Amino acid sequence: MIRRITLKEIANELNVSISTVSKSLKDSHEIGIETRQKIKAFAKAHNYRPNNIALSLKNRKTKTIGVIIPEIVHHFFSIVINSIEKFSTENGYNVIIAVSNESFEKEVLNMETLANGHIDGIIMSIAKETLKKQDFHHIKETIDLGIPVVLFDRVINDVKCDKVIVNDKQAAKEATQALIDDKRNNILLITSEDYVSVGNLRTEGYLEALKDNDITPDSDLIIKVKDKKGSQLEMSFLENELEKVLKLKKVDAILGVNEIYAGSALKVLKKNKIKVPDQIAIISFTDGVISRYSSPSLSTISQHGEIMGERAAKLLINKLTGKTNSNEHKTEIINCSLIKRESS
Amino acid sequence: MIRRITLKEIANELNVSISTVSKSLKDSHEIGIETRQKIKAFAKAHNYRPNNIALSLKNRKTKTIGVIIPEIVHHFFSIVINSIEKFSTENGYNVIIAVSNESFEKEVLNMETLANGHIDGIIMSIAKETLKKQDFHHIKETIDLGIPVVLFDRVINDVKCDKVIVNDKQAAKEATQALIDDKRNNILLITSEDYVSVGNLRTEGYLEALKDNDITPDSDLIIKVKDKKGSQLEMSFLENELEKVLKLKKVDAILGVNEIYAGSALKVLKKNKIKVPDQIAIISFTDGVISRYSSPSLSTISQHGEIMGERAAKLLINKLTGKTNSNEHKTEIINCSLIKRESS
DNA sequence: TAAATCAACTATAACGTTGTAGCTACATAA
DNA sequence: TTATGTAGCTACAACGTTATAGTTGATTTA
Repeated sequence: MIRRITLKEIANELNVSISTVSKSLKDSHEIGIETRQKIKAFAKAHNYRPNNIALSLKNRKTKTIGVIIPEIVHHFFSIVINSIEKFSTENGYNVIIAVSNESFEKEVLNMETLANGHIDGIIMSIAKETLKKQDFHHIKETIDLGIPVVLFDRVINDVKCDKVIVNDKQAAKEATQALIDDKRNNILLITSEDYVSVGNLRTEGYLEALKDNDITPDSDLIIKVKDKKGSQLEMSFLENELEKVLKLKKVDAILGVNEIYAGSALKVLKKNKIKVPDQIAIISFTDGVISRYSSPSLSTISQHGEIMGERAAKLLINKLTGKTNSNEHKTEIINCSLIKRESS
Repeated sequence: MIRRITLKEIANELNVSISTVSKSLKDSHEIGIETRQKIKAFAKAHNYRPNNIALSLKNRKTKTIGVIIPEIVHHFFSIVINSIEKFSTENGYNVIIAVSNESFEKEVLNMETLANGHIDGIIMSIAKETLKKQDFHHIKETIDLGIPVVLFDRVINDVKCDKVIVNDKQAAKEATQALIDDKRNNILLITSEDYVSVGNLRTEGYLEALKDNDITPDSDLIIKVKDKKGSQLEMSFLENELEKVLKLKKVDAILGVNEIYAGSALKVLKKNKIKVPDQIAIISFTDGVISRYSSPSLSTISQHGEIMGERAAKLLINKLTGKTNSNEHKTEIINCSLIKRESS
């Protein structure tokens, strides 16, 4: 085991001062060219690397970004992380990941750990439980400490920071309209519980499209999937509800606010020998792997996770490097796009 | 913006020395109980938090683990990360993520950044390109610096460190045997190129099962999917090859070394109106979301990513905390299990 | 020839901690 | 009375770095 050499050790070896070594390695003209070269050669030979922790302490900068997400085994979030990681690395930043698991408590804990630790700023998407509780003190406190925060996808209004969101409402409206244009007026919506901001917005878009076309919304045609920790329960709830509705009501289209819901719905339809898209068309949010590999493949609304991640990282890094003023806050809106596949 | 208070500031405010503050907050009996309480109260009121970077510098420990993976938008790897993150957090460690994108160069770069930076140890799965090149100097150098490394899934022999692998060969053999037991003797294998260790082992298992049952392997029945950066090309290659084989040869079962291959194969079979599993059965590796939501759902061999992640993290943390000797290296083998679904 | 200039370096403080050693005033023991 | 002990504190060094402010000794300038 070879411990990393330090400036001090180089200084001792070459009988110069630490300052001389530091300056030589920075190619300072204060130091004579011969000494400089000797020191640089020695440092190279001994594979000198500056100690980043010491630098962090001195500069009060860690060059690291913390990311807090509700889940990691999730197509959309993993795309966003990937994109954050890519953009950050390109700009000399590392990425620390923390997962809240949709839990308020864990989110607060994560936030505190990150805020006391090795990060310069935070990118996050808020946990469902936090949205339900409406308690955002941890986010505000972090911002008060001068740590910039960027929220993405699941955001809230009453926090002063940069945000990246998707035009959820509009996208849901357009998808619903596309179904209506296809002469489908009995559109079932599968959505999440009300406190989830994005689910809510998508529901609004759906309702607005119905209204525009003078279709009276039928509350039986809106399934709000109850959150259960442990997705098995959640899914069997959805499947039961869906089967119930299919027996009671005429349904000729389904809009799912995510691909898990849509994928599960597809399974139920198949089990009941209902033809997709002939009898029932499906459009879902989240352009993930389920949509692509199911059959028929699902038409989806892509939230462009890559763009979201990149924008979020860019907003944060601009704050960190002082390119943007720390009191001005932007909200970037990314346009979803409908990807037509076999299910509609 | 309220900057975090430091020991020095507390000391100045209360007219005591920094040492007194430090000791009081650690409840040292060297300091009188009154002073101690006064200081603790003050610190609490001002929400004092020790500066972790200063501590890292002093203790030469960052309490952070670096993870280098080939991809993050990938069911198996995201499960493993999730599990690493969970176990690490529970044990007081943060997790930094770096993605190699299957590239040797990026892997080396990631490794260097991590090794110079804010981490105590590394957990990694090796990039395909690195496996192809057989150049592992970066891993060895990191270990030489005294930074413990744990390899998982894609590992190599000639590096002295802890490893966590899956009994790939045995699992492939058993899956093949299951297909043979189901009276299917014309089993098509879809695998990756030879240098990918796990693909190789799975191919070996397949061949061994054939041999055990006196079936002569047919090289036409082995498709080696060429790696192309950008998976579209990769998939259309696979689809073309598969259609070719289906025309030429009798095939009554398919074994895929991952669920993307199997999922793509399923699509081709459907397109050609071949019934699964009646005409062709499918078993795949990677128990991901594709397998569950495709129809018919795919029988898969689960690699138990959760267990892998946890084991890897445990091995690393044991090294970091000195619970295990730094010169002794374990290789843990996790047993895969075959999950039967509709495709076989 | 004394003062100013300059090249080439060194010393010091600081970032925020902690552990060890040291100091002071007072109480106790011999 | 003098040594010993001890409670309660402080000083200092160190972790590895860098920026600022010195310190030399030699050379140039008036």
